[in-house]
Amino acid sequence: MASSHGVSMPGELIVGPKGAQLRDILEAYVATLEPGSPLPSERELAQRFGVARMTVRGQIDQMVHRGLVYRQLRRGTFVAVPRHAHTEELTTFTEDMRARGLEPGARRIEVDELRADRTLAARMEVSVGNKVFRVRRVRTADGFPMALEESYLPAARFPDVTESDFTTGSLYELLNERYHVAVEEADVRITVLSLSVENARLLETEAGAPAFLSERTARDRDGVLVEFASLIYRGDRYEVLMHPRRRSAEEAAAEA
Amino acid sequence: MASSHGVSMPGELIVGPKGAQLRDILEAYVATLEPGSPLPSERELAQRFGVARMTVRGQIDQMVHRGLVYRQLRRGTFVAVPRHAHTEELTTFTEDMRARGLEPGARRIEVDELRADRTLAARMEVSVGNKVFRVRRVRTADGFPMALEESYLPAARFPDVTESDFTTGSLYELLNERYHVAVEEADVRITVLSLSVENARLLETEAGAPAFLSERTARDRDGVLVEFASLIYRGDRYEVLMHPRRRSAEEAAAEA
DNA sequence: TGAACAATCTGGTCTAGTCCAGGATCGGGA
DNA sequence: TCCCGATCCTGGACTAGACCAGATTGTTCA
Repeated sequence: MASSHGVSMPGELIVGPKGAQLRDILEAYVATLEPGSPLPSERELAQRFGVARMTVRGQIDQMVHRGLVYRQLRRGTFVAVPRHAHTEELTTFTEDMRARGLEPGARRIEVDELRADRTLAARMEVSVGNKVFRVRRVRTADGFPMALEESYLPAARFPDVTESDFTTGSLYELLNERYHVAVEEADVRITVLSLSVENARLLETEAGAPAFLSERTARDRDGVLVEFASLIYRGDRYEVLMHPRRRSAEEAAAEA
Repeated sequence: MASSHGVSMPGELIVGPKGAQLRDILEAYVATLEPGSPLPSERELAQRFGVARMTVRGQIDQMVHRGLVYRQLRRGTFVAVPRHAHTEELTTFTEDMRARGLEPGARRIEVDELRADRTLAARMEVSVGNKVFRVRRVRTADGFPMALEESYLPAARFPDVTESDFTTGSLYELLNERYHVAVEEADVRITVLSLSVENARLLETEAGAPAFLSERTARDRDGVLVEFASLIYRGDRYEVLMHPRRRSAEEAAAEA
């Protein structure tokens, strides 16, 4: 990496491919710059780091794909406004918070067992009268309330789940480890609402503040319902990210 | 390749760089294959189409990024299962409303031209001082206000777009028909807010009512920014639907 | 002072190779 | 028949150049 005259530093850390090293350097550098700032030209980077220009380009290509920088033809390469990673991916609250560098947690409000009435039975896709567990929690990040969660689980599938702690880890992790049930996909419906006095108190914010209401139906890979959950997120601490794509002509035709 | 003298006959087959031609060929070919089918090796494609292997690689890189194919180290390149078949599809307001059986419309509030300051330039991925068009509209369904839209377009790419009507059709349809620019993907960030007095008036509802704020950065298939838009949706008339899926172990491994 | 021009610089595209290490395959030999 | 090793093949990484056309910039001249 050092130069073509081979002044390699003995005792240095184990290093990977040149490109990967360069990428690490560039990403660290870009992180220190304001959006819109120019990067050094490809030729200059190539010379400075003793690699071919194509190697530099390859790494910048990746950074462009990942939305860190953008190019302007014949002008240069510039730092982009941070774009959020893609999101059609099903993540749990626990994962979300960890990804943000926050420590996820939960306060247990109530755990009980219901008999499904017509409405609940339909929603849970079980028979009327079947047992359903309900877990109500306040989800926290670094101890601060982020969301109010009401989770319903079909009791037949998760015997004795009410004995669990519910204050530490992810519910999905629990279901996976203890019952070997993995959530594979979900349908989510998100609306907005103004917080009631009671919910505002639990979320430690003001009544009337705008919030997200997210209703989620989670299924395993056989399409069997695993959970129905209703979550109220503090509007000032949450956002929804999507990365929709245009359906191609072929896909549209295939569906028709 | 293209004639070195600029005049191209109308109706004549327009050919671009070798890579782009190759990509079109490969995409058409991939569309005929079942998921999991192998592509010819990079070396074979290079030879067959008379280009360097690096040229082939560059195009396959793009297809990998767009999720059409995936690579397996030392095994080959394979057709991917269509990724977005069951996830979010990028639809326009116009399409959304028509799908609900409502007649979409728009009321023009303001159309003007700005010079990009640092913030706007970075967000629009243009140079400071470049012209940016701003279109502000109230989007309606069957004549009732649904959303407040503020759309920014890079002026260089859409000359004289301000002369358009903006009260009837979809903005994307306009861009497509008049400038042959097609939006392929977008990053969307959705938050909640309480309507200001002014915005409530425009949306014909009450100040303080909860609403969605959706910020969208739309790009064409080359990843070049086409539009930045900020939309405020009436919370009582809108909802967001998602169908997230768990990322499979293979996908996670492929990314690493 | 200001406009015109030329030199320089930039990203975009492409070439024709090289070396690497592990997957796939096929022919022998036990 | 079955295992093993040699050989071929694949994608991954990289090189050291090339040419293009437009953006930028510095200089010159009116």
